[in-house]
Amino acid sequence: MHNIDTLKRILHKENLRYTQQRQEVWDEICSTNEHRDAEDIYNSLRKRQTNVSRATVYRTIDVLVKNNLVRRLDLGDGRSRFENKMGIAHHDHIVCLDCRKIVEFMNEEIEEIQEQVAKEMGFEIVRHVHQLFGHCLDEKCPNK
Amino acid sequence: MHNIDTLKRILHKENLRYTQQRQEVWDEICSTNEHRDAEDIYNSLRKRQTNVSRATVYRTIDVLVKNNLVRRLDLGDGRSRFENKMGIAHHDHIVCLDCRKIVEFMNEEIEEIQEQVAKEMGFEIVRHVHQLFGHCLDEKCPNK
DNA sequence: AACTTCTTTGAGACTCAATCTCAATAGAGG
DNA sequence: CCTCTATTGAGATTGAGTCTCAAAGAAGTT
Repeated sequence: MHNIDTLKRILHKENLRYTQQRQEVWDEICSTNEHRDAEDIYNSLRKRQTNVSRATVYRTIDVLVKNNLVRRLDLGDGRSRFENKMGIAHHDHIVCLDCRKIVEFMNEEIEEIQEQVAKEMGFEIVRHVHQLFGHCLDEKCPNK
Repeated sequence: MHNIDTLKRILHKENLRYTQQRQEVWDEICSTNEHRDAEDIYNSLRKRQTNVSRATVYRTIDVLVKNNLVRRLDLGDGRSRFENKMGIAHHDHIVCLDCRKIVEFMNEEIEEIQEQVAKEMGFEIVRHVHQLFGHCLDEKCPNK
């Protein structure tokens, strides 16, 4: 699995040791494209008999986020969600207020204007947060 | 002060009573255009001998936010900031990662595209969060 | 393989913003 | 000014996330 090398590479770069627990957390995060919080990831690990402590889950995620393998998503509900970022193109999110579904979007034009606006206001952008909240028109969604 | 009427109106609408404490909190929020957190607002009240409990500050802010007199700003650092919204045009924020300065921006084109994008993806937008984080080019800012 | 050094781990204590509890206080209409 | 409720305040509680520290483990070194 090339994920082992990816992890080893960044741990080495950060002068951190390669451990079973860190590999488990990284594997777990790579296993889906959902947007899960730390507790979800911790529970998924336990469900498959892999005991990694909560503290280690948080600590490992921090390393992964810092090294751009994982993206932290803050939807304003008090807990961070995480998504695997390996080979994933940049995108932002639309969230359904009814069914909490999270959909990804990306618009090159917005990206450009936003860059332009920041420049005009004397800023050099490092990162941005762009989230749309509303109601999806899905039949299966409640409130329909 | 017409702010008294504004507050009375929404309290009445919500079947809540007009109280001295609620007025104090609303006055305090109206007194500046800074982006302060609940603790800042609580402390400002105490500094001018107005004792309103933390619980009441939080509870009152919730009512004000719900009724669009105040806007909640979540910059991802674990505490909400608030800004008076009375007669203030819609805008989003640029935050300097060095000096934490918060500047407002608004771009009609982005607003339109974003609406369009959501529509295409089968969503009806209710609200959005658009924040740019970067470095300002201000001389007085650290890291220059 | 055994030794050494230094990092990591896990369990639970702790933090901090925000919320909840509940007895005491106070609006507001009669 | 009385009654009926809503509100308030002090402090307890919650919950995500961080910290502590002794025990376990990685990775060189011999």
